[in-house]
Amino acid sequence: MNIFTEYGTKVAAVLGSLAADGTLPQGLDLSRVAVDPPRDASHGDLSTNAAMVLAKPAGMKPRDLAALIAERLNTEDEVLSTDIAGPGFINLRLDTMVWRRCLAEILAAGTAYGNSAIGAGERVNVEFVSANPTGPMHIGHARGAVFGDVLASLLVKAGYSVVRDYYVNDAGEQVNVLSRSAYLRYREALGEDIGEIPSGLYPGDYLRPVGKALAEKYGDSLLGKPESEWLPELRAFTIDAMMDMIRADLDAFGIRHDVFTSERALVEAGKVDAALKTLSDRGLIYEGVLEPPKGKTPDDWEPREQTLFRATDFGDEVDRALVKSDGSWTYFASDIACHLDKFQRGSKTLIDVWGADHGGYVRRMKAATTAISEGQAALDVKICQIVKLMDNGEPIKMSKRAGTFVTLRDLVDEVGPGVVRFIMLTRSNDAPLDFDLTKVTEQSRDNPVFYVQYAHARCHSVARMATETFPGITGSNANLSLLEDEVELSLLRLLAQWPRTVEAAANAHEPHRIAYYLHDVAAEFHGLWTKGKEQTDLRVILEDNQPLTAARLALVEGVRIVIASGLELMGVEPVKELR
RNA sequence: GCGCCCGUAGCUCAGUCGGAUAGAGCACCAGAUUCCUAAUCUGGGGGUCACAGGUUCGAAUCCUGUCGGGCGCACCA
Repeated sequence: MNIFTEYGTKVAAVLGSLAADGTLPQGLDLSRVAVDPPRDASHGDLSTNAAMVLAKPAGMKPRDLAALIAERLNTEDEVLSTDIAGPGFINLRLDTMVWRRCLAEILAAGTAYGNSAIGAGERVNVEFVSANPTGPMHIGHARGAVFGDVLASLLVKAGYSVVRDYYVNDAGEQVNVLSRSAYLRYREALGEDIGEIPSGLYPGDYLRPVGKALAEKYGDSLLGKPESEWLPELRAFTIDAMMDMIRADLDAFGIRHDVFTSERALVEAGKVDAALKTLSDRGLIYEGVLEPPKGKTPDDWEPREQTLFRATDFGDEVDRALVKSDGSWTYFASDIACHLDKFQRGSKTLIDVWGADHGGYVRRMKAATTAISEGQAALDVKICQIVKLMDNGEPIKMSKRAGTFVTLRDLVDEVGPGVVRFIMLTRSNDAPLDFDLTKVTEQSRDNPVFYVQYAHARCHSVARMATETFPGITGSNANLSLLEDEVELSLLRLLAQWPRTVEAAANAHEPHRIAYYLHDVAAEFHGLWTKGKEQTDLRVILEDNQPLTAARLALVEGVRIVIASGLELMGVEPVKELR
């Protein structure tokens, strides 16, 4: 149970009773009423803004209304006292049993603590990674991959039914280029000296094994044939090989998608035609000529009649092209079909995770999603800013040509999937991120992964040590009422915020909040620990007091569970020991 | 030129659908270790929340404008 929503319900009940009395008008909008932890712990345990939010619609002074609400909240058994502060905050001081009750819930629930039902089983589609199947993934993909995966896990924990989707862009010109590159490697595998890879083709060595596999499959039967005879077959083969490689890389990173949607399959199944016909039937598609871009006109710009979607009807700046000059669909056209497909598979909430270079694409895709679903589906696009790869404070310059290109696989092999995952969530997606290969593996306080893992390991360590003094001792069945020191209670209050943190992060689609919360928990725990160094009666293991030792082990177990719950959510394995 | 994102301590960044005295790490200064892992902790200095207006009980947060930085800008994906 989430103590904050629990008291939110109690506050709402009080407001209901005041309305029933006629003290408050009927039908007040309570959506802005919140129950929060006060910023300053000296204000009490819980705080509500109810009186300030409702004063105006109720036609009362905030503090007068606060007094009425506080009076009724005061009759709750667990409420020790209420007071009214500042412009009309109602601060509640609770019986400390409330926090011990939370600890008992944590121990009973294990890492399922923090699970929430706010999603009510609603289906949400999260599309992420969606790297083009033309080569291995690089470090830039890592951030979006972690972000999308953890956001999906977060939504699951909050009670949503989530589909992890990967949209495979296997229909454009780029996959033809890929096929030609693979064909060259095929000739190479048959013994031909192909010399330098011509510019415009993919030069990477990763296509060599594909060439070899092609040589084994086809022998020399494709040599000397015109492109039209081998391209489609070879393209399918090469894309499969690239997707196998990408899937293997993702697997090593602990990421699994539920659905891989092929752009080509959508086109071939006629879904693009169908989607655009729907829009056309609603009068949202027309043949027209766009104005040249203002300010900076491309050199080769010339007026051209195109098939356009009325994106401006849905908040975009200009109408958008759907058909290329060669007659094939634009990427945008098939993307509309893709989003319609997600909607038809049952998701009204769609989330796309994109890189910073796609920022200019957001409006048109939102416009299209609104249009194609007739306003029933909502698309949220999360843009991940760039990752700057550093080494001990110095930027690493990456270049495909110079061979200093860092792939996702290299990164994961070098520092481990857990470290990469955690570091990627130490910033909001809106902020650029420095990823320092040296610092992220340092065992020091300025490495947040280590800092949190260390707290988790300490929890294990102390439980292990305790059994040497008291064989078989655990925190389960401990008398929790022995936990009464202020530092213990303050840690309990923080642990009780875990469900609320999960819900807030899920609502905001902001998985980085989990990382920050875990850092707070670790800091609070490290602080408590060190207090025990100086003040020996605050230690966990007290040789002359087995009951209190058991109670403190319960607290430590609570910390361990919450940290483990958070790390699990982030896809990071909690460690039991640090070496 | 237009759109989106960003601008918070010397540096890198958090900041709860607007809430009380704006926080953390790094760096700097002063301390804590016979004792559960000091790989940690405690304390200190450091702020015009880019700037100017507006909205309201209340603005770092919302709105408008200005300045600065990043990304993008007909048919690529």
